[in-house]
Amino acid sequence: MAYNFTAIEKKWQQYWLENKTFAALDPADAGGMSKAFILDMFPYPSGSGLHVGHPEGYTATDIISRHLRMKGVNVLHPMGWDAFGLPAEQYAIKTNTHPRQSTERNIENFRRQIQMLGLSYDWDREVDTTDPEYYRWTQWIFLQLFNSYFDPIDQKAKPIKHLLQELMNQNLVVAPDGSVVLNPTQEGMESIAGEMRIERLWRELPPDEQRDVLDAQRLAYMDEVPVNWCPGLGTVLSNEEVIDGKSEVGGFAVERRPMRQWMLRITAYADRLLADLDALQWPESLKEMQRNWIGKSVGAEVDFEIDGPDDHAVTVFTTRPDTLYGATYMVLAPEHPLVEQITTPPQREAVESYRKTVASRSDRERMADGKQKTGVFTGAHAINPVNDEKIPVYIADYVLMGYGTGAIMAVPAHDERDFEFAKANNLPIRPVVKPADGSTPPADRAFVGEGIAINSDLINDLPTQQAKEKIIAILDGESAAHRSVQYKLRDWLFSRQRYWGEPFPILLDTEGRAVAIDESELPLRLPEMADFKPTGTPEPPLSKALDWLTVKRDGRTYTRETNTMPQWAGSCWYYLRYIDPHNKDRLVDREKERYWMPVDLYVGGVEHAVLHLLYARFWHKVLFDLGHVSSNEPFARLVNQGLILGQTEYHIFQTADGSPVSASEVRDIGEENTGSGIQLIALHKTSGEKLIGHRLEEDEIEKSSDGYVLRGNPAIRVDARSFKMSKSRGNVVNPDHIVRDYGADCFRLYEMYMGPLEAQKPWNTRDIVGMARFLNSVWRNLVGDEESADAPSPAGAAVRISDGPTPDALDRQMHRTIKKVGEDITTLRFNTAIAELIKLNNEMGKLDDMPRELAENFTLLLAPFAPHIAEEIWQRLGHHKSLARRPWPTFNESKLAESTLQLPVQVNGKLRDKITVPADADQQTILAAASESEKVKPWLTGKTIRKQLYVPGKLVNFVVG
RNA sequence: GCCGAGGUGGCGAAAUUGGCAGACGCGCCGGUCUUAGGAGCCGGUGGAGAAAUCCGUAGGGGUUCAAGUCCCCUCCUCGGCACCA
Repeated sequence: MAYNFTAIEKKWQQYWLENKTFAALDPADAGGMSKAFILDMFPYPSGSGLHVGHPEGYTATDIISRHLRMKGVNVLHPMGWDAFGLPAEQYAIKTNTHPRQSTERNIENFRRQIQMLGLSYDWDREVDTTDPEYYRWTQWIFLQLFNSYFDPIDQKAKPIKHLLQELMNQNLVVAPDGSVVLNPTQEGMESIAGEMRIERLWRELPPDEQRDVLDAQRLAYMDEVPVNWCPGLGTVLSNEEVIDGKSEVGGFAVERRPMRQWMLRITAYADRLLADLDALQWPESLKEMQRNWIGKSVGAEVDFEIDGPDDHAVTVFTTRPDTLYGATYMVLAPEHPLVEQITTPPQREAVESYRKTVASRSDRERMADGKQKTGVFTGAHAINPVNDEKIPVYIADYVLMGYGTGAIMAVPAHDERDFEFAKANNLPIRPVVKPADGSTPPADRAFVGEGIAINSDLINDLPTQQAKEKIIAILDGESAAHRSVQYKLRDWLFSRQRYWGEPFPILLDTEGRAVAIDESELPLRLPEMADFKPTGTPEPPLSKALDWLTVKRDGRTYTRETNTMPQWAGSCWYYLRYIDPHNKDRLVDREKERYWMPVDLYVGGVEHAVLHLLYARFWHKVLFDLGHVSSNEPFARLVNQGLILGQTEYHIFQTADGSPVSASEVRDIGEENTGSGIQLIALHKTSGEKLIGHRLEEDEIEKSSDGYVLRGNPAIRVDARSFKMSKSRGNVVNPDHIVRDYGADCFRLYEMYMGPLEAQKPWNTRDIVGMARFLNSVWRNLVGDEESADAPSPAGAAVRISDGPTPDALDRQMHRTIKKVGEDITTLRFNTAIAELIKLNNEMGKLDDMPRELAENFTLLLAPFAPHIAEEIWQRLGHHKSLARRPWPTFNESKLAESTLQLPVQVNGKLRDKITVPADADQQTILAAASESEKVKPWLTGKTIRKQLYVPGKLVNFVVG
């Protein structure tokens, strides 16, 4: 009979909650215990509830946490809700409820679902990003950003007051473009006689300009920038939230338009965000994604004079200054400000019309064109500083205003894009680098590799690296070039035109300049609004909260900032709040922060690689610079759990007239959303005809030598694959149903047994029964065959426990299992740990009565994986308290090995027999026994034994010839 | 195109430093118990072959007494980036 998991699981979940079994100790109470901060990426509580992907990571960290507690570690394992933001708000609008109501309801549901899994969270530390007591600190951190600037010399954030001081005491001055620079006269670089000082001293600036200069230096600043406006969502999005020109949430179209928005100066941290990745224990692929996103390129900026009476010059950025002699033309981004001034009258019309065309095209259209390079001649010529050659200046949309200087020198011989443009416009292609190995590069494309400089006068015969150095040095001497580093990373667009987010703690004066509200006024609460829907224009919904909007202060009138913060704000620092969730005075107590940080293990999905994880690292570094936290990086070790896919599906492809096409004749398989659902589509490999996929049942297919084929028609290969779970595909598995049918312990075991945590793997409900059988067998072996756990049996009464010794072989297996399970938990290999427990249980089932030591150790080993049944058995073994902090079993080194060895015997590397020898037999004995084996002998007779190998404990191999 | 990860039975997957390929689970086959089994228990299960034996870790080559594991080439799948100069 199956054990009653429903009753047992409810009983222990209640026990854990009531007894606060998993409360983490504050450092003052922890004594000499070591600590572990085990963190899950907290979910946003969507309306559709938990999904089987969530519990995968949660169960993994739960096993780790339970194991560590049993090892005497003080474990901080919290859970909370990332409840602001678009998904929650979209759901609220769709269901026509106030986001607060739907958020509360969704949180209730998520909490219920998470608690039904028996996860060992310290629920007294639950955080909710939409709680004013939480977001007051999100706003507080924003004020820190607003009141700080980045000091480029020390490479760190400092209070803006410090900058003001440096300006007032004239260490710093204001450059003509409004930027702040070192005072040249303070640097010992007295200005040359007769040359006018172009920088201005702070006191020379009018008050309004002083404010503008200071505001432009803040880590949180307002700027008019081209943003990703998403009409479908009624808000702007950050670069990180736009995938292939569409919004990550909802997949709506995104257009570029200039808007005045809050920006966070993450670019100042680009170098540190990049450099500090190296020391982190994160998956290499994820670090690589962050590196790519930051996109550091080292090169040079080179000035090209424009030929003509005016004094124009264009600065280009290049990573290959060694190819300067190969520059045969120049390209400016169509939006480049100099285009206007250098275009010659005859070309004006063509240039204007091209600029218009470009402006009207979306990024998506530009991308769709792929390699088709377009552009027009401006009529102007630039002078190459290395050889005074005049080269034509073009504008083309393959050069982006947002990267580098918005202008390039084009070297078609050594750059693919320049090559294509040159081909299309009949421009000269001049090779200036030859391959170092003497080979001839193909003529039909650019040679982009490094090599040896040729046709390059001053740098001829130099290898690429040296050529770069030398040419920069020469041009630097003439003030025509300097070393330069560029990043792909852009500043973080931080405004959203939505209701459900943190309000900015900012007032705007009549000129639109920002004034921070005082810390004592935090939290600035979201106004209650009946109509919180987007306005459909860039005007945020908060602009409709008229009695909230206007503030009078010191006789002046201010307007509140009506944008709200993006979803990522609350999740940038939530891990810190768990440490000290109820602190009214600080975001986190200093001593507690020092004790718990950094996070020892952080588990979550890879989808946050360049969003949450980059943003959170940035905020953490700012807080670190300003002295609010003690660690430079928040997450020491990070693991991505693999996606759980839906059950494997089989499809047959058909042409429009219904005839089947073998999957081997098909290319470009993709998905298409027809109104009625998602359909698999593909193209015919040879004809290019569009094919439609049709779902097949398992009894319609059969396995052939290579892959699945249509039953009865083996010529037709069938496509077999697993898809991401999604509502529109209808392959979502609801954890509620699995827990109802099999119990939480079984569900947890199945999720961990599917495969390695980090691998992507298909769900298969049919496989769950294996774990159910295992748990039932454990129950039978340790408790007995009674009907159920309903009747409160006296502790110990039903258990078939003996005080006799464990049989030797089983005792040894137990010690090996203790070792293996402990190691596997530490290395996150839960699947093999469970396999080991199953093996031990299978052996235990053969016993007539159960030795107590074995029973207890097994129960403790099982506990992190299946905690409810383990607690119940533990109690029935006669214990009165939870096993949550019982010592983890230890193994005895001397018990790990068997007393006899079974050794394979090979002849010329092929297995011929296995012999059994005492574990302590010496080499001579073993080789003798091996050569005596009846199965081995025939392979040796008549041959000379050239070599006898014995790998201790592993195998014997005779090499004969 | 570039970067990263991967390819092992019918399926999910195991396999320290190169050392018995396929642990463990599902499924399947046979047996047993049963009024019954979608429960339990016992046994079998990579392929071919009556057997001896041979063949097997995407494909091809190499190193080695010995290769899933190391080296070279090719193919395929998944993920990320994608005019970033």
